[in-house]
Amino acid sequence: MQNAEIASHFDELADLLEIQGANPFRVRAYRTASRTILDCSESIASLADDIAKLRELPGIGEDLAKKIQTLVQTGAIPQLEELRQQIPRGVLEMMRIPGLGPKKAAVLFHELKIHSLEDLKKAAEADQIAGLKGFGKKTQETILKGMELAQSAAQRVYLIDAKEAADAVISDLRKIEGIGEVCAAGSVRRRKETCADVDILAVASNSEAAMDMLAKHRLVEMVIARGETKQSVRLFKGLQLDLRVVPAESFGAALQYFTGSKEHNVSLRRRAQEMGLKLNEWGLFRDEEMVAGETEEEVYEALGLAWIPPELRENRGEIADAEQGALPKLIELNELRGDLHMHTTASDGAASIDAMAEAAKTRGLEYIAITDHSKRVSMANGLDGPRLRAHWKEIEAARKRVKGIEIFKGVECDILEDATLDLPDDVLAEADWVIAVLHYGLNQPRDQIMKRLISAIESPHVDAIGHPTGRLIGKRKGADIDFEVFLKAAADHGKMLEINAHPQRLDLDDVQAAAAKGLGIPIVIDTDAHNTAGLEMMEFGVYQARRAGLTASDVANTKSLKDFKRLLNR
DNA sequence: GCCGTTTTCGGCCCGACTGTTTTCAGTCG
Repeated sequence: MQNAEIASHFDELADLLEIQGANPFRVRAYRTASRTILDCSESIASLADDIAKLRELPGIGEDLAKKIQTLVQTGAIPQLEELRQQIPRGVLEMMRIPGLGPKKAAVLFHELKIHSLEDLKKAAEADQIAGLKGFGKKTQETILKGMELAQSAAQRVYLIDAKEAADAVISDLRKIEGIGEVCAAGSVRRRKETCADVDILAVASNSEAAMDMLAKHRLVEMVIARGETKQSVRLFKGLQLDLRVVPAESFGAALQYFTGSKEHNVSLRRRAQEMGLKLNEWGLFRDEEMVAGETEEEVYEALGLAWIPPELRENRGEIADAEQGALPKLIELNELRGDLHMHTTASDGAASIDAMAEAAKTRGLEYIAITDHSKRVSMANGLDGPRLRAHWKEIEAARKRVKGIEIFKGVECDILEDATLDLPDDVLAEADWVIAVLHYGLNQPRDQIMKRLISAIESPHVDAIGHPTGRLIGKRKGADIDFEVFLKAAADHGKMLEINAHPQRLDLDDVQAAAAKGLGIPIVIDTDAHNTAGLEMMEFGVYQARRAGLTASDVANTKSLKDFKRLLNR
């Protein structure tokens, strides 16, 4: 059982307990546990035999450790099964309607015996809800309006889409008279791979003007709520955007506060409390006196901490590191000198070798690898041995035309379902760079997936494993990989692992890449570009690397051409 | 349900906004 599956059991348990009206701190304990499990780079299932090991995890005590053990061993948690019997699935779905939380959902369930969104709609239309205690006409209307949203399932959008919306609104806010600092906060600023909403912070002498601009913005479908300091609007795909106007002296505190994550902030506020201080979005206070607030740096400093890059603010140990001055110097986009995964018209790319090389050069890169598909990917016009050799001849010719950038003769070679490679050894031996990948049979059982990955890692011709899990965020689960075994094999055989920068892949993810770093495995960040514009996606791979705590020295394609060639040892 | 250099009980982060209320609970982030 994978960590995500274990975590989701505890999340559901928390939801159900909340509806039941359980002690909120108990509910929180379940959510914290879920989060810990999700963030853990080790397989929780493999620890499940050892209660003491489980209890070493933060937020996991005697009770939760036993529940994890029971879940792994039997596939179920009796307490959860019981709660599922008592509270129908539809009651949880009601909580997806904005404005309906656990308390109101519970009232609807108990008082009106509402079991599903369908029941709820009928009751609202029959005017049965407005009369309930704590409900009124407005709530009834909110429910009807929110119905569609709940049915279309609260969806997160890719970082690239959220960031684009944020950048558009920010640039329009900057045009307003009297506007000061403007900045994205929240998950967009933390560069999380998907975002549920967009947070924007602004300092403005005329907050009305800023609020008006947003209300009428071309991206805005409706205004959800509007107060003096805060406005919430809905954009495309149900994406919510919150604009907050704050005083200049509180900007840093507000930026810190609204950047999150929630878990990071809880830890930080607890730390403040222990120091006899109070931290909120208005500033850091000792009694009534404001100690810090204008900049984030001074807020962290007043708490005895170095400024923490937003990408690390997930409460995964960054606060302790900041205290000890042990934060990593995170990699930056301009430190990359190569891009080792891209396609051309030889397979399913849209641009020529020359065009890709020129575009990469324009972006300041010193070397690239052209890695078209191998023959198994027939849909993408994948290359067999003879075609690949001919393609490499083309690359050699292109080298003479495009000066000032090294072009490696590469290939993205499929690892076939039977654990063999898609191209013969004598062909692969002639490559400068081989990136091996899973494309097909991602649903094979773990044993076979591992056999495939290990055999690729053991091949002397393979340099790196590309987009290792094969996941597509929000669309396709990745292969079932035993990461401990996988990473150890990569480390033992000196193979590199990729962070694929495509906004829907970002594979390895942050937790996996951090684990790889821990074993000293060199990471390559590649765009997997299929046209020249695709090279622009590199930034998203860098964000994921930063979230993993990677520095330039952890990433092989920050090396100079000479040093990278030495690393390849070909 | 977790946790401990104020320890094994009694805490557990904080404020804005909304709607339904005459002082606050619920929801949200």
